Amino acid sequence: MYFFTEKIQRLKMGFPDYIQALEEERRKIQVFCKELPLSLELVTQAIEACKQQLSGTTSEYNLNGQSECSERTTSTEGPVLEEFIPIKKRASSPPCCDEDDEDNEQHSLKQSVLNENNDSDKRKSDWLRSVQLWNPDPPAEEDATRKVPGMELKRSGSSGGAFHPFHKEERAAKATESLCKAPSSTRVAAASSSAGELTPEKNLNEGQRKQRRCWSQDLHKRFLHALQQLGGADSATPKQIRELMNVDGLTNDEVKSHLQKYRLHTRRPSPMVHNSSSPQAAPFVLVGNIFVQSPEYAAVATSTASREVLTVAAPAGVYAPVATHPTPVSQPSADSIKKPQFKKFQHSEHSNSDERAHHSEGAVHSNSPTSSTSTHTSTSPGS
DNA sequence: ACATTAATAT
DNA sequence: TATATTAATG
Repeated sequence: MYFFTEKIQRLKMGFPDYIQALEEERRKIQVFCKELPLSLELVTQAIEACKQQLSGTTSEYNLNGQSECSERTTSTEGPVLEEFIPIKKRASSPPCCDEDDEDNEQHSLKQSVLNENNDSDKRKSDWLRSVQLWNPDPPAEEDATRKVPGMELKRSGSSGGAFHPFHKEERAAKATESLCKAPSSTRVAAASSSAGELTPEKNLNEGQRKQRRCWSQDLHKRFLHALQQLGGADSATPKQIRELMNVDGLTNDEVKSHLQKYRLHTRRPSPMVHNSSSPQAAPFVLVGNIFVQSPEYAAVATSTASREVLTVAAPAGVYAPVATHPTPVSQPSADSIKKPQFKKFQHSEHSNSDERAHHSEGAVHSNSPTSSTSTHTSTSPGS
């Protein structure tokens, strides 16, 4: 979360306040203690650490002498992962996992900081921002204006317009339906009962193009969650995702499309970076005076299966990549998910563009270690 | 039948 | 330009 703003925090608010902030953070996380056990732990420890500094010897909190920005989140090597697990992005929406939704007043602060050395981050947030575009009022607790996305934009805003949901006087018949449902409750509850209102509204007017599906934050969140459970965008299939999301109106195509976009954006946000020297890129962050695996990273890492994780060589060896296993979050039933078998990338071989640009690393593609997939042949297409 | 990619529309 | 939808292809 705000790990890398930590310094700033300390500077600007001072320990006491910082601690307070931490505590608040902890409260927020507490809700997700099941899913973010580590985070909770981290924050707690951080608090302790700070307190100690405060009370006793201000001894050494200066362990960061060397590293500055840990925001190098985007490294060439960790393509997708860090990519989407923006540890901050808070500015707009927390797409990463369903767990983070604490936003604070630090925005501006972060903003400025980020601006300094984060372009890649910008990119990330970029398209995410768009996502939130659909639903500009997500966690806003109050704000009763829970507008139904059916007709608000009518305002001829003209300006950024970017997208008009369904303006135009098309066939107004369009039942606003649940295309964009307000994220009233991020709970998965709705999902629980598949029998609930699974109304497959076969709306009439099937002549024209489908109404654009707006990917609200909630929706996207679910998307990510599902993705996570399925072990990453590369191994998840639209269908599976859809099932996991358990959103009634959602169609396969829509998920597919979204997935496409997601992959597109995650794949190569920016050709730059490089940073191979500083370990910052590593999934470990410094909290208080201990090193830990970044929660966000962990969150994804665990689910995404190791694959890319194992490549991180711990500098000191102190903290080895704990390839902790996928924390069994709450799998649907283990029935719909089928082992992610790595897909063969089928790039276009022709190309004259980048392509071999990144092989880098030498090393290892170790694909396999994880799990015991082994013989798994999935025969039985049944066809 | 399903998944991925490309094209197209908004 | 970016994102969603539709078509095409593996």
